[in-house]
Amino acid sequence: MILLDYRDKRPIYEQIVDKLERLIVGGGLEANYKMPSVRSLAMELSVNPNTIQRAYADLEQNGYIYTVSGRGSFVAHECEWRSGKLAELTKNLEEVLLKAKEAGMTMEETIEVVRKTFKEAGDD
Amino acid sequence: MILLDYRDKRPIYEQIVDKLERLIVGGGLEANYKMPSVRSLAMELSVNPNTIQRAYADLEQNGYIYTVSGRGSFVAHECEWRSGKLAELTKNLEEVLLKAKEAGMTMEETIEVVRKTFKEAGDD
Amino acid sequence: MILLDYRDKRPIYEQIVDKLERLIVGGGLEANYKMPSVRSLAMELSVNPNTIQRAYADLEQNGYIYTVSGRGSFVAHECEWRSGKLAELTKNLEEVLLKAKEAGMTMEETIEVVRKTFKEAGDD
Amino acid sequence: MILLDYRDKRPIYEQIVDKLERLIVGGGLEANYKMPSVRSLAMELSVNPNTIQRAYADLEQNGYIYTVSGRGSFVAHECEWRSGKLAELTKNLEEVLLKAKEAGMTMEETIEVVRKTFKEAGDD
DNA sequence: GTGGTCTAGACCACC
DNA sequence: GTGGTCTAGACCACG
Repeated sequence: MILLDYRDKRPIYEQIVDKLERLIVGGGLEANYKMPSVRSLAMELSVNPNTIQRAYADLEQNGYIYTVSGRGSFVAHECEWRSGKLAELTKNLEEVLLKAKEAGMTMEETIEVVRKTFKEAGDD
Repeated sequence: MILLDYRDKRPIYEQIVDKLERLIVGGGLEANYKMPSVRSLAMELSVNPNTIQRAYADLEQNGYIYTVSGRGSFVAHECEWRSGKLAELTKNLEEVLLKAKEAGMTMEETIEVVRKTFKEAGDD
Repeated sequence: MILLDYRDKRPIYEQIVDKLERLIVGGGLEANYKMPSVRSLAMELSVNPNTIQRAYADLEQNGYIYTVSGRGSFVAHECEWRSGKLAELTKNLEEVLLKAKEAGMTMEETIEVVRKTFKEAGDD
Repeated sequence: MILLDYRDKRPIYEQIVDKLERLIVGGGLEANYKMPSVRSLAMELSVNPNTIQRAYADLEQNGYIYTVSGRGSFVAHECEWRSGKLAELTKNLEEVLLKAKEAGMTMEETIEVVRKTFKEAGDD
């Protein structure tokens, strides 16, 4: 289930993209699984269909789903997005690390945060 | 000096805040150093004074500078922002790490990225 | 409704913040109540929309309301601002009390003022 | 001695007024004591003479000092300002108390703050 | 000259 | 329609 947070500063469509991306990446949705239709998901979340359309467009753009005209949207194969996703994450990580370093965090402190975070997340 | 990127999606004032914050945090500016005046920085960057004012207001709000009406703005003592900044950075880091973990990165891979990033950054 | 006092030395946006804060704190507005839009309140008070925006930004910064771009601003839950507000008030009170003590008011006289003020205010 | 806080948001002249007022009210300066000249106090505090002039004008306006052209300024008799000062303080106190009441503080809690503040101040 | 406030009017993204 | 950002230009208090 997708829960929207209306107090989140990010636009709704971005939250939806984020949630669906996590579902796909996390293995919650298998390859070729049929996504709910734009209209049905819009009804379910009580948002404007345009918003869902925009979210699906973003997901397709980044290779997470593919759309067949008149049939619907489907989850893409892992190979379609795997490498791109890892590159993006590594880039994000590097950015945050550089900021941390600039602010005076040492490599040891940082690695400690990594260990703690992975440990606490466990089998989240 | 500060370079603005007009292709950047972020608002101009946010880019300015970011740049100045890095200068202060990175130690490029000492405590009580006098910041350029709102008007002069606006001229230098070819933006409206209101935009600089907004940036300075943000910096003051977060404790990086203090402002004296009629005299100018000055960088604050480190103790004013140190703890808040570290907490913010740790939070950012944890968020990115959780996403990385969800996408299948292992702790070892992640720590390797940390080592590599700190090494390459050197004494940037 | 809100009445502006143009003879007041304080800036307009501050008067607006003050009035709205009292409405929220005093219980006149429930959590998640939708605030008037920036433009409509600007019309109603005959001030520039930027002035209202500034007031709303202050209220959001202090946790009294939350804003969703494209949807409007809403009053926050009490827990968002309760503790901060009480701390602020206690600080204000202490400052005034110290001045009163310096000027020669005794504790008994001061407590008498408190009793009188609370009594007269009644269930205002 | 007067110490100026350049990080204080209030204008300099107001800080000076405040400090001198406390000195007079607190009994640090006796009636008819000769205040330092505008120019000498300006030198001592390293501020513009206009600033001191403005401060002295405010003090005279509120009855704390009186000025004899060509001879200087002198501390007024207590009877000149006593009642006005008490009225002002009581008004300030009532304002803060009303805000506290609006925010939900009870009379008992408020009186407790009064007791605590007077106790801690002791013979400050 | 400095920051603080306000107005008028504009464009943008989102819904 | 909503808020978010930006510009241009104005006036004020302060030092």
